[in-house]
Amino acid sequence: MRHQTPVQLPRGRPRSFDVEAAVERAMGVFWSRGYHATALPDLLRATKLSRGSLYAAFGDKHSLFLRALDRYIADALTRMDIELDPRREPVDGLRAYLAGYVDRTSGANGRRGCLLVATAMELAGQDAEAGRRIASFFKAMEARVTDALSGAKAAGKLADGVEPSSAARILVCFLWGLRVVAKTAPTRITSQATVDALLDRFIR
Amino acid sequence: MRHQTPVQLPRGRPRSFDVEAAVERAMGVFWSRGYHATALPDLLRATKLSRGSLYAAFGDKHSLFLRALDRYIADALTRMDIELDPRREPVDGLRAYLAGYVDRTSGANGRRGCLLVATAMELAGQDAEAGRRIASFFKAMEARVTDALSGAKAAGKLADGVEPSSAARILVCFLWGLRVVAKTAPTRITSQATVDALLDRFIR
DNA sequence: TGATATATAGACCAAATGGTCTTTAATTCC
DNA sequence: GGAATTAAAGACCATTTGGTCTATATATCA
Repeated sequence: MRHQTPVQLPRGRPRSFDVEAAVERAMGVFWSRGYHATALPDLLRATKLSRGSLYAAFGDKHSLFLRALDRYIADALTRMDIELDPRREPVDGLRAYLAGYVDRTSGANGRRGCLLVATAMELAGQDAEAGRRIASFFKAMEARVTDALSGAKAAGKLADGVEPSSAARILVCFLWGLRVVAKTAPTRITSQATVDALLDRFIR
Repeated sequence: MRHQTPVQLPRGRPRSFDVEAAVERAMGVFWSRGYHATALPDLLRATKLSRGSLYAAFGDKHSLFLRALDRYIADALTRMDIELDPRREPVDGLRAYLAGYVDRTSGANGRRGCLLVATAMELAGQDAEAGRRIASFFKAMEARVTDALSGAKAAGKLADGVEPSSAARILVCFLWGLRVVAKTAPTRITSQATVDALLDRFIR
């Protein structure tokens, strides 16, 4: 039984902007331009906040970036959890998951890139906080794909000799590479064909 | 028969530093830090040039960057041409080529990253000159891998149903993804195992 | 020797950087 | 109404940015 610390209602004018919406808008800017190329005025324009409000709410540019990155990661994990839901046919789940990648890696979507891959390349080496997040997301992604492949194996859907954990590692590398290649804006046809050809090697 | 335009020897003090060596040193900095995070003093320190000399020789930061990128690309293509030499056993060539990637994507080497992948993510969207170079390198890399796989197919070394051009596209994506994952500094064992597992799916 | 050309060091510059602070207006609770 | 809290606008700040320019020394050729 815990003492109920009296929840002190703030007395003055309440916060009038949506913090999460601001994070999301900031995320959009970092996503399109990268960390270093994003200047403060870009963030102010996107969030429609004043300098004062932004610094009061987030501390500094770097902290805001980390929050945006966390948001991006949370979105990605949520999507994976839906698409790779273990109650689903595992192969269907994998196909749905990969279909999302085809979408995100062709044409203009592809050009926009991926905040995680961009951050991995731009900051993971120098910025420990960012590096930790990249590594942990990578592990989480790999684990989910491994689970999905294990499910497929149990259902007898994997090709002979395919081992879920190493296949998952391959798939994850491949998908991150797709994000890089996507910067050259390949057609949807091409992306789709590449993904299909890979899956053909692993799925029976 | 051409008129021999009289090669006008420069009259004054000759250039006393090695331009290509300077490009190489600059390349190292861009490689480790990325374009935006590299400040002019970093480049002066690395090249041991004065501001004046650097601007006289290269114009501006962006031009120097493009020269460094071109150098990186030339090095990469040279390496590929050696490792994937068509006079070699095609599968041996592929294995040698992939062995190089294992080396460059584990431990500290991996952490350092890849100037091409970093540039793709940081600049390809905004900087047309850089974007062109990325796209053209990507095509060149894909073409060479396709040739190697065609050779392997002719020698009956490809697994059933593997088509050289789509397999090449997969391999290229995978390798670029390895460069991203490398930022989390995986062990050599892990990188090697992943590469081997992928190759097992394509090589008979 | 004199003309030519280059290198270095560093002063210098305007613009942009991330970040702080003050002022004023707004909005809530008591 | 009054205290409390927040937001917006923008002045302000030191530092850093990429880039130019000058002064001086040095090296080459004719």
